[in-house]
Amino acid sequence: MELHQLRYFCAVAEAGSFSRAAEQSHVSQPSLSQQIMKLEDELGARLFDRLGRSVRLTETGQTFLPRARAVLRELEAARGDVAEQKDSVGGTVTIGVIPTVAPYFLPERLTWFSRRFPQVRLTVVEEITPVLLDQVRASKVDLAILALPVRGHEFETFPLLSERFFAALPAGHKFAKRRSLSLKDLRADPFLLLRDGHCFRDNAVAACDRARLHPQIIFESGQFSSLLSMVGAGMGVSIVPEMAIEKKSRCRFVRIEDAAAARTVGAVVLRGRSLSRAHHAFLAHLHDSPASRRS
Amino acid sequence: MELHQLRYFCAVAEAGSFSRAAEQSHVSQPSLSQQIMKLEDELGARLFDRLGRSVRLTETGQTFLPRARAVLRELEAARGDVAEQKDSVGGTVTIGVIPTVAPYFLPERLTWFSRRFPQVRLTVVEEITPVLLDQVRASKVDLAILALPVRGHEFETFPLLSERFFAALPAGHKFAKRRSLSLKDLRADPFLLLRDGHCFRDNAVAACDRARLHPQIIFESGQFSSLLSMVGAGMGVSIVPEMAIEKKSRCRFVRIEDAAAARTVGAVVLRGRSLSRAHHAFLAHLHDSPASRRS
DNA sequence: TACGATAGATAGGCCATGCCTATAGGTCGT
DNA sequence: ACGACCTATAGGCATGGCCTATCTATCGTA
Repeated sequence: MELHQLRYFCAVAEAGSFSRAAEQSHVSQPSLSQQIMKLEDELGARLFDRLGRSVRLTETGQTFLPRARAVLRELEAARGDVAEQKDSVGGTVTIGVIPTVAPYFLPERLTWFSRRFPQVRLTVVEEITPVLLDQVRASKVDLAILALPVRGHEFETFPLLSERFFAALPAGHKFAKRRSLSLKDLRADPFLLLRDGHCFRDNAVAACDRARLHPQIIFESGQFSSLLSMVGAGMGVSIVPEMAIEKKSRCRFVRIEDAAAARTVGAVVLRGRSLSRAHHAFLAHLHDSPASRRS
Repeated sequence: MELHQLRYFCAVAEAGSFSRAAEQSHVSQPSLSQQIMKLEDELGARLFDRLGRSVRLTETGQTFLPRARAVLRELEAARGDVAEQKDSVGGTVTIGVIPTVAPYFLPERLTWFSRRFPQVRLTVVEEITPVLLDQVRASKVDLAILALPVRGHEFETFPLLSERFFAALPAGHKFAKRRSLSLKDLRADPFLLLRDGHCFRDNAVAACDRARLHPQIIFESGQFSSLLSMVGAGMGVSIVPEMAIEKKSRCRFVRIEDAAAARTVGAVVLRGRSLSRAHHAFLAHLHDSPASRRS
């Protein structure tokens, strides 16, 4: 049973004649007759009564007609669905983001994007890098925002912004008024750092390693705001990325000169995945959105 | 877009692999790949993400999958419908019957058939012969029961029974006790006959013509029972077919010897029409039903 | 890092089958 | 009885689906 057979069948049923149906279907009458006969053979039942002058549906044909139409209708619905989806920016975009980026980078971009494309449903998950990468691999998240670089050439990356690290110092710290400092300068200070697992902790530790600094870590937390309030209370110093600077906190922020004291935040997608228009739009907006001009 | 493409698409979606889908679909992997690609081309959208190890539906593919399945499901439903109808005696049979046969011949046969095939819905229309033949031509009635022969070789006829005509005489008529008579014997009697249009009137008049009898018609009616009660009242004589004899009436019925005083009742269908099993069953039962043994 | 294994894409040839034209057979109307 | 119309049949052509062989890329393993 083939689709063109169903189309021919419906055409004959509507036209009441093989010849006219053939004409309307843009095939020759014999071709159409053949296909109808083939269909009848396969079904094991006649669909039309060929009465000299006119052609009429048999009882079987009458029950078959609505079903054949249903098949063709479903087919058009399928085609239409795809076509519609193709030129509309809609659907769902699931974004993964690491905790050290999420609260600073995303909110304004999300609202900006949502205002621009209200038909797109946004979902955000906040996880540490290895979890996010697994979810990208499994297509559970479409796009992850995290610190570059990432290992594995199954990923495609798009750098979004680079930022330097800043030392967070208590107000009375001796370097609190400096415009910048070197990590070595903090050799004597106790450190407050993010908990293990956060990539920014690794970034910070790596930068210290480069500076031959082996900080004494007296406090670990999962979020910068905890660290900063402890620093503000004078417990020690910390390192934060530029986007995590809280002007209103009791800390002073001084730029760290070391070359390694910087990170690049970027988007990661699974290489080879086809991205919907919504995905592309979101990626583009990560660059374009007015919020990004702030950095 | 072709059905096998949809089948392949669903197979890949289920198997999660082109190779396995090809195996399950009993085609080679390149053939299947080709068809999927062709489908994607036609839709203008990728349906699968080919990621080295595995194959996953794109967003478009995900919306297309249920629609493709719906098409195939509808197709199976269509096929099943026809198959089911093929080996079941069901549906509707519409019977046409002339008034001079309807009340005598049909009732017992209808109930007998309905008891035997309760799934078949019977519809009966009572009309005079030319109307019935038109309706057979238009397939408004599937089968007509009327007096043979009929003109037109677009019809196929099945004789059911032959019956002789009887004279209906008042109880005191001089031939009332005879076993039989000739139409000529009624030369002096006033006649009561069916109204024009009824084929039995034509039968009766034709028989009279043959007998060189030109009866004086003093009453016409659309039904035998009216004629018979008038005859019973002594108004004149009438002619009725055997099946219309009412034993309980005040008339006497005497067989008419004339060769032309007989009719054949039969079934008529449109030549070339395919008859359902229900049609065939009904036709067969017109011969077989116990009621027919009465004649 | 290199290798074999696995999976999908590509190339090229074969053959089924759908389409065509021409024509036959049958019915209808004149 | 003839011409007009409609469907079925016959025979040839070509599109296109399927095949095998091969290529390429990725993955797991040595």
